[in-house]
Amino acid sequence: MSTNEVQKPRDKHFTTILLAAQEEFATHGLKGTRMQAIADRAGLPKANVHYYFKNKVSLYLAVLDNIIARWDDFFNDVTVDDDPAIALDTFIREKVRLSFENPTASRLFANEILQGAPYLSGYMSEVLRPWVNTRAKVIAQWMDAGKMATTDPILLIFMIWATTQHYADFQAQVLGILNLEEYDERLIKQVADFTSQTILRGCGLTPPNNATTQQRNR
Amino acid sequence: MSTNEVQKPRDKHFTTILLAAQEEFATHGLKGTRMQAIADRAGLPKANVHYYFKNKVSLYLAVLDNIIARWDDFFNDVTVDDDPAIALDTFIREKVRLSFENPTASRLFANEILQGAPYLSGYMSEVLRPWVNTRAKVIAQWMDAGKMATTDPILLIFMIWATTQHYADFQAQVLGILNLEEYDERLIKQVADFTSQTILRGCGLTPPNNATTQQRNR
DNA sequence: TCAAATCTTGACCATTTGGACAGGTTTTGT
DNA sequence: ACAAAACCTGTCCAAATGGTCAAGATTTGA
Repeated sequence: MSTNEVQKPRDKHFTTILLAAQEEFATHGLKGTRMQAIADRAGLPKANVHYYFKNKVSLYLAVLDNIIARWDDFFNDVTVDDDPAIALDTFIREKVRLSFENPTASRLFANEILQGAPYLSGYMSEVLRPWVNTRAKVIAQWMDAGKMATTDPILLIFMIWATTQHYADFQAQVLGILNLEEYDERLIKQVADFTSQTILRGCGLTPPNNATTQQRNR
Repeated sequence: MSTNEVQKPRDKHFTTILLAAQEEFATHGLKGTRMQAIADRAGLPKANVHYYFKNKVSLYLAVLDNIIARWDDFFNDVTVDDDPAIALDTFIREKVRLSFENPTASRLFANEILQGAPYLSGYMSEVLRPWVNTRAKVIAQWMDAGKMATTDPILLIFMIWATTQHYADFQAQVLGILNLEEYDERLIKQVADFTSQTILRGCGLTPPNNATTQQRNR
């Protein structure tokens, strides 16, 4: 599941190709992506791309590999003793930031899942499921301690993923509806505030006071 | 943007192809889908598919056309005089149901948006944006009337879309994490209850009492 | 310095893919 | 009954696509 290409500092092209491929795969999926398109985007002849990556699938795997690591970091070292309001608020805000600042990664992931996660089923059951289960356990402890309303912790995690990644995956729709050309700081802040406040309140928590007064669009 | 094929009752094949194409496009996107795959799924020779649809793009458009209509129906005829708790609860539950029962439609839509909505930019600005804006206006009136907490109505709509469609678009991930083979009634109910309760509470509303006691997974 | 290792690339190839089409079959209207 | 319209499909083709290769350029290490 990991690449066997050497990591010599010489091949800056390696990174260039990886980046270009990420972009292409994120918008067109595995089947839909053309090697020529990746080569063009990387500014290299197609044959050179094949020098670094044996074939399309191995390049796809390399891209996935390269992205997956830093995904839900921020929520890793959370414990029962933490304040759920602060922990969840931080988690949500970090996810929102990531979604706006690195949408390609999210889209690539979305594309893979849409196709039934054929190349991520291993990662799903061996990495993601345990991760979710341990996080859910902490949340459940908060609930048992009466620190927040009792609901399903796993569905709560799904909700946070869904709402935050929505702004990366459905960027075209969001921009179209808001009639904007591109995302701006104001919107990021607004989304972060709204999402954190609404979800926390939905969990019976009082949002920490790091948000300016909530205001309506337009 | 609409098909010019005749609608004679004879061509049941027309529908068969449309269905098969919907499935293929939903998982592989426009570029990633092969006409042969559609033909195979429909159980027809490829040439027959081309008899009904001029080419791949026109078939793709026909599929989009066929799906888009019935999307956010349930929230259409809502007014200031309605009870926001009931209106939103109904909307959310209907979206959840649709997501579980007709995931392909949602996935097709997701795929199109992921690629930047190249064939839906018109729909986005001419249909969806006005729809969202009028709905948002009603929600804003509820807020002004003090019936619910004041936040951004558009972001609220995004949140409902995101959380509900998540279960269609990311089915593979959800099933993988819950370690299930397929969706079942129990989960649908659970998701509907959780989503409605959490979002309503997040808006300062009291969820209507159509939910069994909230319980945790497993 | 110079040979080995690494990198670059144009040209090429086999396969896949979207699509055309002609000739046949079935259905429809009269 | 029979011609016209609608439908079906095997066969074919040009273009696109993933991938190879050999020959040359550049870098590296001793």
